[in-house]
Amino acid sequence: MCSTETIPTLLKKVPLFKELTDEEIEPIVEMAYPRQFRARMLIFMKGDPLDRVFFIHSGKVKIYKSDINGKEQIISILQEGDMFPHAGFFSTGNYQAHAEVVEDATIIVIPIANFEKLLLQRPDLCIKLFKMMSERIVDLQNRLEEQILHNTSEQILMLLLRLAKTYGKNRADGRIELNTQFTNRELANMIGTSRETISRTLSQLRKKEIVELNENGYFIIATDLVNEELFYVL
Amino acid sequence: MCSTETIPTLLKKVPLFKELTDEEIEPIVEMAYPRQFRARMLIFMKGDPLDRVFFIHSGKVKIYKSDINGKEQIISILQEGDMFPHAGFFSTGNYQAHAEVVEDATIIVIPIANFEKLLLQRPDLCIKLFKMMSERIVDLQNRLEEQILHNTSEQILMLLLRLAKTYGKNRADGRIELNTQFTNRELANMIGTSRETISRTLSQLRKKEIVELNENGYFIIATDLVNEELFYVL
DNA sequence: TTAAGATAGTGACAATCATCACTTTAAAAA
DNA sequence: TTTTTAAAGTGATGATTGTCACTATCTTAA
Repeated sequence: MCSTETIPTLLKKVPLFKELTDEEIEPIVEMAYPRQFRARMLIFMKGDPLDRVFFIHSGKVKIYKSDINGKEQIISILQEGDMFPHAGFFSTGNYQAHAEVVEDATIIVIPIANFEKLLLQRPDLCIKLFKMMSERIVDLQNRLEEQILHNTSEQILMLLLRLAKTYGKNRADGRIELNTQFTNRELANMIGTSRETISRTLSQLRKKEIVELNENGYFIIATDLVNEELFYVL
Repeated sequence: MCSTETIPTLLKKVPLFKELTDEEIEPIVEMAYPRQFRARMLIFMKGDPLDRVFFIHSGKVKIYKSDINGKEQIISILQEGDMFPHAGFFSTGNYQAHAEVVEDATIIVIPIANFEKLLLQRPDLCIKLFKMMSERIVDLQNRLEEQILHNTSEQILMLLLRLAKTYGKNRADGRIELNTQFTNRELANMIGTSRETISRTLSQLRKKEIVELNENGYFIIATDLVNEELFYVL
């Protein structure tokens, strides 16, 4: 377990609190406590009362829903610096999905009542939170658009591009390297298709040299071949 | 055109400002101006700089995206009291979709810079806006789940249930009356299916007596037959 | 190093749903 | 009213993609 002294350091990794001075961060430290989670642990389940806000200091967390048949929808894979949930402040409610640790994690926890009080005193944090929530809304709307206006192979390519924004890095040759490995099953569960379709589509994309697999198994995406509007490559 | 005197009255129809006193609403009146729109007019297009926030006093507005082939995704149909957009505050950006008037509308416009200034001075409005954005996030996540975990006929039933929350009214017999007419094409464009499939599925639902059409063409949904988790009726 | 378990690739087949074509019905305009 | 236009219903067909079955490959633990 981390000692209380390290909390300011932990908090400063989180974008929401990053630019704060030691003085400003002090009241937040008061209300925050760190927790260690091992892989496969559940942080909360869908339907649990929404009483705490979490900030990931290290490790990875999967936010997902599942239906009665065990079919799974991965909403997001969160990592260092990410906050969750993104909704539910100032109204008693419940978590809307399950949160499961996928890689051992150190997570800073703040009771939501304290977090709300803090927000009321700090317009700067409100602004940041508004921005974060806006980004989330825009992201969700884009994902919905992908689901509704595009066919499966387009969805897969758009998923890779979207993941690349978070987990990828731009290379000197203009292509993007997606350096976090997801299994085909995970990719499938993000867009509601089957692992077989992911497998087949990815090998098509490789034949067309839009996607490459490097020696470490990372995706290399030739973004220059991908026109976001037209997808003339498909 | 409305005269300036009526703006407070107009503003009080909007949930965000509903509970304000005359005194509190005064500075908002200063920065707001009403505009009349006729059906089929575009309020803004996707990509336009996001510089104003709109509040619907009367009429209906369709928020939608479309792809190069003309295929349309209806994001929402907004009505009296609704605000749009729901995202993009405190960051220069663009509108993410088109906004088109579908029924002649009176809309109150506030320049976003003024709106942001107002928020900074009014924690009560911040709280309300946080709640509204949270609701939007939860709604979008649910719609994404519908798209990913459910088949088309389930999606259609869930769409009707979702629309019923906004446009429907509960009847004495426990069923829900959906009293805003959408065409099959519009319903199809909300979930990314074809009008033919909507037509066929609705008649199946009618055969199973889950959905009824009353004399005015409104849907009557037998919600007691619909278990949200199981959909054993399908 | 071997064995066990997970992940990936791929063919065959079936189910679902979009599309096309056409009819019917309803609504709006002349 | 009649005419015109839009919306809805429905069968036939084909494309897409999910599912099943099996093999191959890779990973991890014994």
